[in-house]
Amino acid sequence: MSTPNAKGKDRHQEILDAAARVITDRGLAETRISDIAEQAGVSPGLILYYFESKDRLLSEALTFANDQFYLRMSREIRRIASAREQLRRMIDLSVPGYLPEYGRLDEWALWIEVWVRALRDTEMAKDREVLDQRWRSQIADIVRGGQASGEFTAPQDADELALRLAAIIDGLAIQVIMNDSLVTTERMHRTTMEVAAQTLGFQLEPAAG
Amino acid sequence: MSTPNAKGKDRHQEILDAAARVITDRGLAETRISDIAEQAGVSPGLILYYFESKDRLLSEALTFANDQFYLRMSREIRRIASAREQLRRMIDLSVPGYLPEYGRLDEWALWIEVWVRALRDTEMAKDREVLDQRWRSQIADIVRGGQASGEFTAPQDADELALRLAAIIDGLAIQVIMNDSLVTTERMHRTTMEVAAQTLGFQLEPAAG
DNA sequence: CACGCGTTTGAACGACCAGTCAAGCGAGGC
DNA sequence: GCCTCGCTTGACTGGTCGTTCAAACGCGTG
Repeated sequence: MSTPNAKGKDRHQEILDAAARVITDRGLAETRISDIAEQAGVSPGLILYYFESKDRLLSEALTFANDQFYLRMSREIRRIASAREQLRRMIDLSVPGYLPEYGRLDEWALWIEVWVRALRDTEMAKDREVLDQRWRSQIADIVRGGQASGEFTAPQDADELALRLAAIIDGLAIQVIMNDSLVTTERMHRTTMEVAAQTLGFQLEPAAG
Repeated sequence: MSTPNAKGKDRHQEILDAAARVITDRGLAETRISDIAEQAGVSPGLILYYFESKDRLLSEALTFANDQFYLRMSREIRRIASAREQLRRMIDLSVPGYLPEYGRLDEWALWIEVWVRALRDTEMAKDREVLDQRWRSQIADIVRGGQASGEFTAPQDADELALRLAAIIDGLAIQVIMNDSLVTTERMHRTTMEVAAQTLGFQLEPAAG
């Protein structure tokens, strides 16, 4: 709260953060500027002092939130040495509700909103592509690491394998956050691990307690 | 246009159909009652004579459209004898834009709208689960057929295998309709076929010309 | 202490749209 | 030919926001 610039930056982030929270629990369609203002503890007018329009704010908020998620995962992964353990951690973090300390809907619900929006909003479409490709590269890096260390025996191109893993995670996660009675959090985790083992070529150790 | 009942039924369907078309090309968020009326060639007032609210109409329209898609695929598949050919046909129909005679966005774009909506609308959530499970059963039936005939050698439970295939198709289809530069229609088709072959246990014949 | 300026407020405006309704229309029965 | 009744119209209403704006606020400076 010292210089105007720093203050401006704070507000900007605060608002994005508030917006992400509101979108997460009401959905894009039910998000009003006044909701965001309330969540941020400021007046509605201020929102449009920092953002040129509601539309741009919403797109930025979606990008921002997904960015946060990526960064968190990225930081965690980097601290793990074994490719197999990196992979396991990535899967743990990707399965909605698997780690109780993280929320359930949160990230994935926002992704679906991104998809819908990207169909018609060019800016959002560009951001989405960047986010998705970065996510797949991260998986590809893990795969390459495992191939180099001999932990994974699959001979195919790492980017191709990463695409397959990313796709199955997306597809299953959708069912889980939809609360499909046949696709539970636990089932998704098990299936994803098995598919990963088969796809990348490694032996699955028996599930932990 | 003879009896009132038949007329009523026609209108009902006509409106659902018009709604599905409008949603497909403008998106749920940008769909107005007047747009649907215009598309159907009737006055706005009539829409609410046949549906109790815009909300219910939209949900019904989404369900209706996805139902149509399912029925079309179901009919096609049933006429094919070999499980491998059934599978191939199912994949051809599922890859957005692969068969030029069908549209590109159409079905899948509607699915994403269903997902967003199902997160908050209980009715939609129920319909989605039915639609999704039916879709997975259809795949499971193909898998079971192939296992019985010996075309597929994978020993796992057909429902589990179907879930994996459905998930990877969903995950890839999203990227394709998002126009991701790295996930083209052709790549999705190739990848899906390869994954199917590996997952179900059959030999992939070299791609046709 | 007063001035200036970036920040913040919240009331007011105007556009948009779902849903209502009173009035017309037309086919079929009598 | 007229009456009925279900179908259809489109103007209107009420409410909901996004956005604007003039006024206030308060910090830092001179």
